[in-house]
Amino acid sequence: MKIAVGLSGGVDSSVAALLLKEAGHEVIAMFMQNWNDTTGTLHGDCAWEEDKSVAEMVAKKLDIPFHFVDLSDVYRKKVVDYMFEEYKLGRTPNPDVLCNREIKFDAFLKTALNLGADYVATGHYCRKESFLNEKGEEVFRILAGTDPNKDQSYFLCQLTQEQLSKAIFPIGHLLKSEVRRLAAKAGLPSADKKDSQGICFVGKVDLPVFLQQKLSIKEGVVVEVFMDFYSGNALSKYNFIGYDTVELSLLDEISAPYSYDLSSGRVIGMHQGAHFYTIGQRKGLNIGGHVESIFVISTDVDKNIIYVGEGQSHPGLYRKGLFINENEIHWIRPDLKMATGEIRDYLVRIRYRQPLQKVRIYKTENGLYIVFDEPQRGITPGQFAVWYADEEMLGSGVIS
RNA sequence: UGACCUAUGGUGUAAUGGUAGCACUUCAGAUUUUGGUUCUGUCAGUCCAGGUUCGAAUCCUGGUAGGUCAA
Repeated sequence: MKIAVGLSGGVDSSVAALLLKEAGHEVIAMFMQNWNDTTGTLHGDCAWEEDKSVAEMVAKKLDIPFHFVDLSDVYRKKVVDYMFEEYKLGRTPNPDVLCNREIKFDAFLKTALNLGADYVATGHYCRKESFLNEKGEEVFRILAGTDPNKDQSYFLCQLTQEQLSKAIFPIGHLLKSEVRRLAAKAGLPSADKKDSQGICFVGKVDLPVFLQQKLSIKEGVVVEVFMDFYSGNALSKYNFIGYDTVELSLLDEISAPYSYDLSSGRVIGMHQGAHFYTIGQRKGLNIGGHVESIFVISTDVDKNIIYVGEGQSHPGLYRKGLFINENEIHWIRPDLKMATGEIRDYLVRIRYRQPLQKVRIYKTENGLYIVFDEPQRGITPGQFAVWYADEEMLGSGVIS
């Protein structure tokens, strides 16, 4: 079996290659270059060149062939342009989810297959399993990584059965500490390399600066919304009921964001563009003088207004439910797809590393309503809600 | 134009005449393969000019600025 490993120069993909090699597979290393523009990036201009040389050293150490592929064009088109577009619309994208769907398990996968590989392996912390259905077809499952602290299944929430059929995750059953130890034991040059952070392949960026390449600065007002806005507000009362006591007729109301306007509060400052901010954000507002920090509770890119509230427990920060449009629902397990009218209890996370939350999901003809048992902080349009049954990731969708 | 009140880091506020402190913000680190969150650390101040006092943010005089009430 010939397996192409996406070797990034980090410790995880290095150990993935190591394990496959030790298992006796024919392994080839492939290093992707996806980004070479350092505009707006913080520290380290040409980080990828160093990563490449580490990856090359790892390949040499493991005695496997090393290939270099440049996917910058497709990355820019499928990931970076999507980012700009989403921010422009006032949503908060997740580039790394797209990077996996469009690059690692699409453009890169195809390149690998063209090089004669049967499978593609990555250093993600998640596990793949499969079983045969009654028709004798193989159905693939993604399970959370065994290391509870590193589970990266979330970033793979948009993969298809087709993509999964070609994927291998060699380190999903290991703890990070074990991966480090294996790397050290094998003498891999990446053993002590620091974990990567920030946008995958781009790195840590000063986001407002990065976005200013395409989005212009536009001064607008910051409006503080106070507690009294919520008293008597129908929405806030749902926060105190469990997910299993919701009436179907209330789903729309529960899952819709609060809507604010200038009369909802008081202008307390100015900002440089509503599209540079996201819900739940605390830093970068430049407004002091409050007893507690103020957080963004809503943005309006059309009117260019940012709404904020004081304190971690501000009601505007919490919502009981969310909605996913019919055309933005993705099932990793199409065989488990919900029919209109169906109701199921699952576990959901709305961001990477968030503990799974108890929910009840309602499928209607318009889309999917997710009602949480506990109100959730910072439900943000554009981000992905991902549903699980125990350890298995079943599907995902873009929050409206 | 008459009377009164107030003036402390970028912001909001503490300090019986005795080392100007806290919170927020900013910035920097740590955590995090998205945004964001969280944690730690840091910078920064007594409106101006005189006076009283061993010693003034504090008391006195004048100035400046803002506010309130009278008109």
